[in-house]
Amino acid sequence: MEAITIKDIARALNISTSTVSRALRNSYEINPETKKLVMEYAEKMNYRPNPIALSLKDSKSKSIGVIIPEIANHFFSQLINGIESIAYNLGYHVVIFQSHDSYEREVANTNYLVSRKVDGLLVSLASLTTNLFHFQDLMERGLPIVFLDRVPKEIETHKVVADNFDGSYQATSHLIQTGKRRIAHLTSPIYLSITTERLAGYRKALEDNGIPFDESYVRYCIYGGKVVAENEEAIGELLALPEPPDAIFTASDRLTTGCLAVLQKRRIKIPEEIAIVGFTNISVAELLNPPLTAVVQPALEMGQQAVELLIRLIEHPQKKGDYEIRFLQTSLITRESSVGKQALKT
Amino acid sequence: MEAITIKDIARALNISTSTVSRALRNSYEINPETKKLVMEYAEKMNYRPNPIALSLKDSKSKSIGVIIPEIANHFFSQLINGIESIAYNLGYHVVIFQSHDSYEREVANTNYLVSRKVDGLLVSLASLTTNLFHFQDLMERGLPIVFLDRVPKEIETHKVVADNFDGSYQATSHLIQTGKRRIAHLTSPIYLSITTERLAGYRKALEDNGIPFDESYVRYCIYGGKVVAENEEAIGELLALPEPPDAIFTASDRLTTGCLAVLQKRRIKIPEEIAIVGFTNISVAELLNPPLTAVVQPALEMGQQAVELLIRLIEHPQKKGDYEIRFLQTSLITRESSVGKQALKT
DNA sequence: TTGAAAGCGCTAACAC
DNA sequence: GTGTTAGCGCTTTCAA
Repeated sequence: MEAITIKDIARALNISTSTVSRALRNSYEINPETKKLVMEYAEKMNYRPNPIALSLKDSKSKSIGVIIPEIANHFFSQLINGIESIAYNLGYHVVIFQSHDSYEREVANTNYLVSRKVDGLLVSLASLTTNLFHFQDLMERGLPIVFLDRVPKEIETHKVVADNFDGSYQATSHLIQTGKRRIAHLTSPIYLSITTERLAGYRKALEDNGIPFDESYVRYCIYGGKVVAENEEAIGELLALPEPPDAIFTASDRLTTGCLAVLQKRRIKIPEEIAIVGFTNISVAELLNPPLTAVVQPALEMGQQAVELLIRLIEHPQKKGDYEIRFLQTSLITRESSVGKQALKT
Repeated sequence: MEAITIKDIARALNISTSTVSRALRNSYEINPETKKLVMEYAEKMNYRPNPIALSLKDSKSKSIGVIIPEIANHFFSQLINGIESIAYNLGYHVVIFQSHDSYEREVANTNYLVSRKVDGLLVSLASLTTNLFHFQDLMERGLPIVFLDRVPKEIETHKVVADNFDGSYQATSHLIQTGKRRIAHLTSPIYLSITTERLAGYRKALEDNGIPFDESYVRYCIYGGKVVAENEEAIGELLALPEPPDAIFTASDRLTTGCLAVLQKRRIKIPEEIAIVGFTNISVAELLNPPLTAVVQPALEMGQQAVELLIRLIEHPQKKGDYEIRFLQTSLITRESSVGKQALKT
């Protein structure tokens, strides 16, 4: 009842295993008759090569590892869908691991995937990762890695990111155009690429519109809003400012929903008292109360392009230094949380 | 720069590979000195055994395969978190695959995982799966499988499910208590266990309250609401009934959000004209417009219990027929979509 | 055109 | 206590 092997076929047909192997992999020098015989028998017995043996043999596995902060987040699960769809078509399997934003788990996952002989790695950095040696080391040893979304400045390889600067710039400009002036920014830890890029876009939009950048309107949430208290505290501080904000631009899913929850609890009217724009791919933005204005990333495409780059790297190793960074456009979807029902109708 | 092997250690220390192996795996008969030597050198060289070789050797991989319909769904991603947390602690790795509710992909994923020598399988059935041979076959060959959430009647093994009947019963009773009488049920394909269980609870609640069950109030969505048109059509049909429903009980995330979107589009007042209760773990139920009354499943615990059962099965193969089915309680969280703001305040 | 043999990394039965 | 050897499934020289 065990899986059939090349050996079984050889024995049954009274030929050698190497002949069977050649027949199966369509080698050039082989008697068509023998080949036919083998193929038919293999088909009949439903033979499947053992991928473990193959991996052991040549350290290739036709699989790629994905390391992301978490799955329970629409942006990342869309990313995965994009990754899977392409990988599947190109004959690669995808193995997913979550770092839960922990540096240790990111390292552990990386090691495991490497020992499992994945052919390449797709990574979105954990928010607590500052040391990149585990990736640098692998790259030097020749393992293809492509980063996406949360990418390291220090490592040279293909990268796929949303145009975070522009997305932020648009969101902030939009708030300014609707008459807001004291725009706060609730964001993730500062050492993430997405944080600095989004912050820069926010800042530039303010300055382009003659509003001075004020650091006290910016709050960094080290847990990215995953800890409720953190959200409450940050927003509490903002509201306690001498001139509390009249708008909040939130930088992630969790920060956005957390912010909405806190404002709702405090019975603050959105957008009249405080307008909200979120940098988020949350699926039900339309159904929220109020419907949420959002900067949406093309997560699916990001995933697709990243695997394509990775697989290209795997199959055609290229000279160093010839890497590309792809910026994908975000889109601002305007809803009531920033402009109100009345304004939206006109 | 390649990974160091047992052979390298043997050569360096001028001993045999088997001695190294013994030292490393703490075998009984070995000279403490030799052992120390080996251990230190291995440590120094950062030796890591090659799991591929181990798998090839004894067809064990210390990893378990998970096959679920999709990741981009809060219920399933919470399930995965539960699974991962426990598996990680017990030294197992988790490999996740999505069936996208397709029978073919479920079979393909299963085959792949098996060929990769996972030690066991955790499965939530695709909605389009009716033939279970791929699982039955594996079980007969001795592969441990535990089903969760969407489970097959025909296969005897451990199963972990929410108490779907009771959850539905509660939801429906709740709607009846708030004065609704024409309660529709929007649900998934009929051959899923969750569908029949939830339908039964709904039906029983109606009958216990003297309301006759009316098949025309039940709509089965073959794509589970993933296709927007399907939702719209189903709800359109319900609204076109001579006596349109005054409440809708929706059986899944997608069906719930889809239903809300359609009602909102048609400017139907919730809950005054139609009340909504969803069987859903959606994370932002509180923030929806209106806040959503939901039957919530203990997804995390379900995942945890399922892996525990699976790993127990892997490590202590047991006699057939001694399987358990665990029912975990759901909780009904009442919000405005079923009772309205006024009623909720009192 | 085919077969024999070695090797990928590791373990274990069997010698010594 | 340690070394030798075979074998997990497969590919690939090297010979014939």
